Amino acid sequence: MVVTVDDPVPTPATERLGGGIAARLAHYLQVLTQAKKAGRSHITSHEISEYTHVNATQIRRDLSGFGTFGKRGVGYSVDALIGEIRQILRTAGQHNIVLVGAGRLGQAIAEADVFADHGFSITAIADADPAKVGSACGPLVVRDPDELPRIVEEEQIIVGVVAVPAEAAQDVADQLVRAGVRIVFNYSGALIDVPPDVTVHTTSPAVELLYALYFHLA
Amino acid sequence: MVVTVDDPVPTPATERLGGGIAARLAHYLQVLTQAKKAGRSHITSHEISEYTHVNATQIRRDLSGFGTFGKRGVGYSVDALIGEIRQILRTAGQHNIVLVGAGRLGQAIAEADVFADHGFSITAIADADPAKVGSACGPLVVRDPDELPRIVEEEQIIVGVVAVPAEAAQDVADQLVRAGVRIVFNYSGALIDVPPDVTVHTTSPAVELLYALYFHLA
DNA sequence: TAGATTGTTAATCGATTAACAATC
DNA sequence: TAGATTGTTAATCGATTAACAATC
Repeated sequence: MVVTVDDPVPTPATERLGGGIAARLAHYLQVLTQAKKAGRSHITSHEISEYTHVNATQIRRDLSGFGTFGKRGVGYSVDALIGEIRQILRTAGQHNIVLVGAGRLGQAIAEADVFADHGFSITAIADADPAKVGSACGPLVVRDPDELPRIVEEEQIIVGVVAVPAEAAQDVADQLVRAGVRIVFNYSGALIDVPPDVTVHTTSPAVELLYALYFHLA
Repeated sequence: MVVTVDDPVPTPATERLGGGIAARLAHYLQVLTQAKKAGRSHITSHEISEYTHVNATQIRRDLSGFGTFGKRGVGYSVDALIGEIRQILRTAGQHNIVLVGAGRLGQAIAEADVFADHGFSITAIADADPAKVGSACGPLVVRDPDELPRIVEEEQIIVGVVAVPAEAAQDVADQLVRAGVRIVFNYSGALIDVPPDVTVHTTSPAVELLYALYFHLA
């Protein structure tokens, strides 16, 4: 049986995306969120390109695969595009995350709205230092790491953030994995080993700096 | 004239690298630096692949383009490979950087050794808050932003780090650009506009989190 | 209408992957 | 020798780029 009727939606949104396009869409979403905060109502593919360093034609092609979101001569509606990409990435809902490490880095992460902007809510903060347990960290109270399994289950937490010195990072990651976390977000530079069904993402600002410096020097 | 003599070095290291390979090499360097800290003497392409999420064959191909660095059946010497990649990226030297923002985030960055590991030294910290100017931040004293032009010139600074809230980010970036900085490293989530000869790198941890979550949910 | 920007095509380039000989 | 891992090839896939018609 051959169906020759034209499909109005080029790529069905039900298929799993490739790694490249998923990463780029997340990046566009970050720029759009910031543009909205800055009071922008519309944005062009060239502007998104400036902020993401992704080719403007690539951006238009990425988006047009899911529908006709832009207006020729005008650009894209910031609000509408945020909604579309959230649907594509299935990240429209709210997600609870737990943070381990109530030092300066942990406090900085807790008070930043990087995560909140995308529907991630820091539900709990834990620290191995008994002197810190019980003290306030913003609107939250610092908990004992022993409570992690209960917290993760009760709050249905998928993501754990590691904000401790490199020496303690592996131990904290192990605790988080035992507690049931599926994605570990590592702010310590350390290399972390986890079981194959858990994903680690390590932020490495120095990597981008090395990269930028290479092109400045070369 | 046709030269048929075999060239022992496939790709001369004097040519400018493409963006893809330069970014990957910087990433390998970060992993190698951490592996060295963890006391590892050798590492295989598969291990680097685990930590970077870059295909192991791709890693071997990237490296073999510059020489024969590995030992078959063994892997790569961590120390030797760090030296080789530093030479390829021309980042073997020491670079001074200036940080603006002495809040919790700025303090966390200043006390972290992410940058120090790669030869970046935070030479000065500035903050617009008069109450903070003059106070100690680690081994440094917080300076007034008005001093930035002099500091940048005296210390031959190329990189400026923005560690202030989103609302103040553009102003701080403008100050840094006026002071002569060529690369702006933006830790506030805000979108920053700079002249075309200046590069901005914005860290966006939430982007990676959205990406990881997509593959977890899909 | 004129200017701007999207949506889309086609052609090129680089990345990915599997496979395997070389060799430690 | 046996096992492991590199270096390298070839084939496929996705990204990039230029160009331009469509249309706001």
